[in-house]
Amino acid sequence: MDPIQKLRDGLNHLVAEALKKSREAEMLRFESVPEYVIEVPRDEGHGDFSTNAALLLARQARMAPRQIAEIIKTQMDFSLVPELTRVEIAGAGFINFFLDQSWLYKVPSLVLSMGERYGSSARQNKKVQVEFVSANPTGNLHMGNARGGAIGDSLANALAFAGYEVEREFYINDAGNQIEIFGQSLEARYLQLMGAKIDFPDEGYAGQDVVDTVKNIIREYKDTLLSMDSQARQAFVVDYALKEKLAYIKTTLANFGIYYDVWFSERTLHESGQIMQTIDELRQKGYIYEEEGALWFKSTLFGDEKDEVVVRANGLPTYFAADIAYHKNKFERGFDRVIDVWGADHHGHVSRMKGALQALGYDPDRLEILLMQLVRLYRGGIVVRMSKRTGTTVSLDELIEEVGKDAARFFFVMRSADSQMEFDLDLAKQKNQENPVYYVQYAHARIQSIFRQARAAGLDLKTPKEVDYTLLGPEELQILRKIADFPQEVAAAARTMAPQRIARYVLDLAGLFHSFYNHHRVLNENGALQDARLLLMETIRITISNGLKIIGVSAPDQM
RNA sequence: GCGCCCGUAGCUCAGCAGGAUAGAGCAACGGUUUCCUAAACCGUGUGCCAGGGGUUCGAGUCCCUUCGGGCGCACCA
Repeated sequence: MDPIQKLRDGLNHLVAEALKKSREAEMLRFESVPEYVIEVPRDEGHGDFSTNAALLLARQARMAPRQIAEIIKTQMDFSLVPELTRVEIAGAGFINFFLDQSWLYKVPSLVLSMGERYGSSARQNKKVQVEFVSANPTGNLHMGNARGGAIGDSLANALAFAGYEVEREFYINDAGNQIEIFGQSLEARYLQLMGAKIDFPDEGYAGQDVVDTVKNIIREYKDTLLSMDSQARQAFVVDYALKEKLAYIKTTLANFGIYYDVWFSERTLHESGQIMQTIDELRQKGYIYEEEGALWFKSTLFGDEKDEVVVRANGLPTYFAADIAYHKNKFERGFDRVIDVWGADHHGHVSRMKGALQALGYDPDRLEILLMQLVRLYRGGIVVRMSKRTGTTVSLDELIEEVGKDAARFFFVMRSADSQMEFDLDLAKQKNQENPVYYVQYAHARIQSIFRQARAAGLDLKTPKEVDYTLLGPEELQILRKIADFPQEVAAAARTMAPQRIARYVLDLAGLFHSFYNHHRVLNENGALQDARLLLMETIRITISNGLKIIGVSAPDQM
């Protein structure tokens, strides 16, 4: 059993018991026990742990929070938590717990015994699906896809660490209107390159990558497509292009450290009839009406601004119709939670998607949509404009080429999804401590360097039981305190869908390490102190490595 | 016009489930250092948390409103 968790549970129990006794003795009056928390205060002077129970009771008990805290304190049974040395009432009515510092001595043994699993929580028996990137297979991956990839994958990692059973999914938009246009564009380019004088479709994909794909087709199939009828030719080129683009997407995302469990094809929803079945279901439930030859979903019933077309007058379902069927399909697969990571330009889609789920009888809160704002790239202090037309856009593969996978992922995850971010390409490439990725990775490499030295000197890492922890000073204990909090931090990142917290955490921990390193020696200290510090180093190393793993950044042994 | 997100130090951003004196990195300024386990270290913040109003014992955090920036409001996806 995790001794740190046991300690937290113990304090929780202690407070619960004290509340119960206070109520029974009629010292405090309240109906329901508030949802107080046992948390680590920001300021070390406020104890090892703290609770806001008294503050939350103020209203119900009709008493000043500090007075409530005093009463709770008198009813506490200290023997429930042997490490507890002192309880203080402070501030507006916080109850602060001071522990014997020996509780921190249990941290290294816990971290070493859990190893790569340190920071993870017990299984929750809940399935969650994270769908992210889902880029159109008609072009290159752009910065929006890159940010979505970094955030989605890290969130999935955090959820897995927090005890969820996680599935990653990529939705392939390989059907519908845009694929029609894609086919027309490819065909037009083919015919043009074969010498025909024909116009390029107005709404077509004018990018260079379409031309490149067509050149590949020509290299392989020469003029054999000329003899086909247009329909067959379009089907052929689309098929070829989708295969090529998907291979590109798969490879690029793999280079970005992202691997999916499921690649879900939109086309299968069309071909299996699931889309029309879903619309029928909605129709039977009274949420569909016909107007001007099209079928509309009454999304205004669910707070949307206007109703939405699901089947066009030409009989073809819209993207929205496919998306409803897709999300129905997701829930039929038994996920407790479904998370979509979308670009902010899709936010208008959120309320009607949830509305459609509600109409189908699903709890719309089981679908959580993480919206992320735009990314602006900077190079040399000026914005790198993104324009699909001119081809000056930086694609994900180019970004990885330029700054590397680790820097790219760290930078994207470092910022919270709901604010626009600036990506400084120059900073991401720097190999010094100003670069946050470098700073964290370097902490790991530095520790490994210490171990290389230690091994060269014939030193072995002692087991946690063999080490004298009383030799550790305040800085070392502060580091252990930080490390003890890692599982809570991972859980919070998963709960609030905020992987940037992990990036922040590893930066903080690396900072504590570097500062310690600059003031103290690990090797060449007297034997017992050296042993204790080596063990501390390994504890830090494992935690940084696990944190970096969640955000998809490597933990190098040397740099 | 309507809707969503954002507005925190000179810059880039944190701020965890309303809670304790609002933080970090960079830049700036001042000082120390050139030891080796790797390219130094220590210190210094004067912020109307965009403005205003409200809820609360308590608001950067919640509600209303004004201003500013971004995005969206197709029988596109």
